[in-house]
Amino acid sequence: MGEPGTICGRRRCLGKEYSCSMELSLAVIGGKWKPLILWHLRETPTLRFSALRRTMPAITQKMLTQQLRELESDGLLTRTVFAEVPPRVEYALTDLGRGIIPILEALCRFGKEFEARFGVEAADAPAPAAAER
Amino acid sequence: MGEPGTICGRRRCLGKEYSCSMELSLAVIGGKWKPLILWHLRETPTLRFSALRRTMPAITQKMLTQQLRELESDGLLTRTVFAEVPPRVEYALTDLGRGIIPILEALCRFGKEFEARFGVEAADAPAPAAAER
DNA sequence: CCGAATCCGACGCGATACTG
DNA sequence: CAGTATCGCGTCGGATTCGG
Repeated sequence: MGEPGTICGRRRCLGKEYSCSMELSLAVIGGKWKPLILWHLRETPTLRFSALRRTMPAITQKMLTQQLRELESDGLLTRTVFAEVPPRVEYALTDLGRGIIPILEALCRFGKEFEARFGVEAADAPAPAAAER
Repeated sequence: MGEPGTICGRRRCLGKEYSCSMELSLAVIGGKWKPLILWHLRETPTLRFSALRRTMPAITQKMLTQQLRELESDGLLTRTVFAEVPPRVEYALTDLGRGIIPILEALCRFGKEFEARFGVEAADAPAPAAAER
């Protein structure tokens, strides 16, 4: 379909198996938290662990640590440890990581288009049948 | 961070809960199969179930049916049933669904960039420690 | 302050069998 | 041909506790 090589056999890169470059990207930026992390690092040179965590109140330390490590080993961000007390760890996007930002922005725009078409409501809405019309 | 409203409280749209428009998009095109399905419908006006299945040998009927139904109820594609025998069902992208294509293409490009940077190998490679170096 | 380790529930996804 | 129904595993993600 389309360009040769766009879709082909089963491959592996950085330990991830896939059949299409697109799948690889989703393996890298997919999941519940990675897009948010990259997004929050979008316009900030560096962010330390606790600051990053404050921007995502719902995430647990375990998940934040885990996702950060994966993003690091995928080369999307750098992790700098300062051997001092109290400990300090700073995270920053790499050039490769910055390449994801336009995609996230596109996803964001599409999401808004989606909301515009189907409507949005607060997640704690009392009853989905008590407004408008 | 950035534009007001870009990241805010917990919302709901089409039954999906999220805190960011980006998450909504990932809920819609994420997962193992949806990107592939949309991709295969990219340049084809319509595809019937069996044809679609032939393009993705690894998918099971159950998953294909399930993912197609979700994409339909999210308004990304249409499902047309022909009441004849043998039965025939055709799927086609909607305008909304076509809006996803540029994002998938961007994901595809990024995936290739990724491969170029880290290298690719066949998934059935005999041993990951018997080449180069 | 920044993690690692463990336990555990939820569900995405697959294999198989059956139906109009 | 194009589905449903049932079963079960493996992984994702959350709660909690411990360590440097």
